[in-house]
Amino acid sequence: MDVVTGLDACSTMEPDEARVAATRERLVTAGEATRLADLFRLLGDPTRAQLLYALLEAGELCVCDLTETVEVSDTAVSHALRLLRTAGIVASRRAGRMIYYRLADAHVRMLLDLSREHLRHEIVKG
Amino acid sequence: MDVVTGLDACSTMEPDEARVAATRERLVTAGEATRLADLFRLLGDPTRAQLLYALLEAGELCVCDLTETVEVSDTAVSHALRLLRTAGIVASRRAGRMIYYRLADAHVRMLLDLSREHLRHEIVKG
DNA sequence: CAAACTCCTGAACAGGTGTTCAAACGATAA
DNA sequence: TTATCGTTTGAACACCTGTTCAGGAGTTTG
Repeated sequence: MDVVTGLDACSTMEPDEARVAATRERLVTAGEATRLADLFRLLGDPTRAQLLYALLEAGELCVCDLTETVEVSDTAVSHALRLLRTAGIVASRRAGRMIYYRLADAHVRMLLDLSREHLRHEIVKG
Repeated sequence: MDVVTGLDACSTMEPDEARVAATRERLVTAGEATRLADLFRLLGDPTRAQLLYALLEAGELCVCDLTETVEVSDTAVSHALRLLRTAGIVASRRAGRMIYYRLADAHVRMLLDLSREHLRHEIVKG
């Protein structure tokens, strides 16, 4: 649409048009941005975040352990885990009648670690 | 609440209780998890993600440039930028009658970069 | 001054999201 | 087999969220 034909608004400025055009090439596409937003949105819930950080520390936990760690019902935990599992963020393993969950991706591990660092530095800055 | 008194559910298993307790100490608190989720939720919207990645590449852009880059109304962009500005993720600078936005935090820059890498590796893996 | 331009704000509406509830699945134990 | 445990599922509900719309700041130009 406008990504190709555009450049009609802001017609009073020429110096920045080149920069906008150059940015578009290196830019993530709308589709990529949507998928990135999907990833972030999955981490953007208190329950899911707590689950993920619990798994980051413990390595592997069953649902009942996770339900104890986070303060929500087992049903809510299960729903949360389903979203994370479908997205490939966590993986599960059955042992008897319990199911153990773990983080499935090294990048996500780094992401969680980096974000926690960001938060704690922010607090220092006040 | 249960974080202190708990340990009553899952009473049939003793071996994992120690691990759960140990995890709780190193774990992010519920408050930290909420703040981390707040951060992720802010990145978890296609419009805001596109804006942030545009700023990641361009360094600094005014609202009209951002409106051109992303395919939404200037009003939606303004609303999105307000959330990001309030959270300290972007910073603004006035020059004449336009306002230039930029990423305000190095950690967020790394976060965006790492996430983009994650996505592109995921695609490779299929 | 008024007009044009860039950007912001508030209210309102449609759509998505997380929780709870009731029920059911698969696996072990009696 | 039946009972119980651990976990999952689907529907229903209240809640939050992002967009649009109409209007208004603040700034430069005529």
